[in-house]
Amino acid sequence: MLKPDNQEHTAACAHIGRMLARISDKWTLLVVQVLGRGPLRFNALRREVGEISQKVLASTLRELEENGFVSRTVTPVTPPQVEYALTDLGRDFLEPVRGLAEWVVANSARMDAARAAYARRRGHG
Amino acid sequence: MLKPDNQEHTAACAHIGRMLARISDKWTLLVVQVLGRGPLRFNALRREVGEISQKVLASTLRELEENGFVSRTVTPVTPPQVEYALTDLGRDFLEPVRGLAEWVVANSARMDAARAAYARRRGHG
DNA sequence: TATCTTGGTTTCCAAGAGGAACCAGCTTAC
DNA sequence: GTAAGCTGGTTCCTCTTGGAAACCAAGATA
Repeated sequence: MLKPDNQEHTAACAHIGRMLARISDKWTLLVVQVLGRGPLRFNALRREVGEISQKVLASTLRELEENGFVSRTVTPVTPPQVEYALTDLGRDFLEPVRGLAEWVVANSARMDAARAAYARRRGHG
Repeated sequence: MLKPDNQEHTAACAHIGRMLARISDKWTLLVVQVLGRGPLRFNALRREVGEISQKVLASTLRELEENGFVSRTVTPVTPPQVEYALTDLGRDFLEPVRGLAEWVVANSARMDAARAAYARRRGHG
């Protein structure tokens, strides 16, 4: 049994944890970031994202739709046309995501250096 | 074959993607966020993070160490004592991660509302 | 002697991710 | 007229990953 203070603290952290877990799987952040450049159709999005499989892109998009980050607009022409775009919530979310992406771009050299140093330590450790 | 412009563009995105993928698994961001409050030993960290298994926490920490975000300090006493702490790089990384966490805290109501709306649409759709 | 501690690793099983094939509904090519 | 191809998926199968639980060393404690 935890003290009330700790309980509150832990509950808040668990909440952050759940939300963070909901958005930080392998592809979600990347998809949000790509859609931040503009709406895209399924296969165009897939090409932009890179090596994602259809199945995983579909489920990632469904989850993003469920969380209210992206909208899915079907135009019943032939061939079918399904456009994915960020919602207001998704665009707001883009701000911290871009912060993350920019940090990654700015610091990838440091990350690579750290990996190299680790490999050296491990290599002749 | 892509045009040079696109190739450059795609290469940069792939790079962001790789880096983003490296840090955005289920637990990494959360562990970084928790360690941002101060160094912790393995089991203390595990209790703070919540429902993570030992195996996954161990591998998450190894990867964070590999990327240069956390340091691992072993004190050879008995029982063994292993302290994990953010490095300079990890502390720098904390800034965008906190941005994300704060956004999540500030907008969790909107996320929940979107989920509820989606469930309603699906419920009697 | 038996048990508890710490920080893991190993084992086993279920869940998830990925590749490939398939599908519908229409268009184009041969 | 029939075969192939486009779209946006779904289904099937496999392989990797995640999680629970057991095990481990090396001492402290009872």
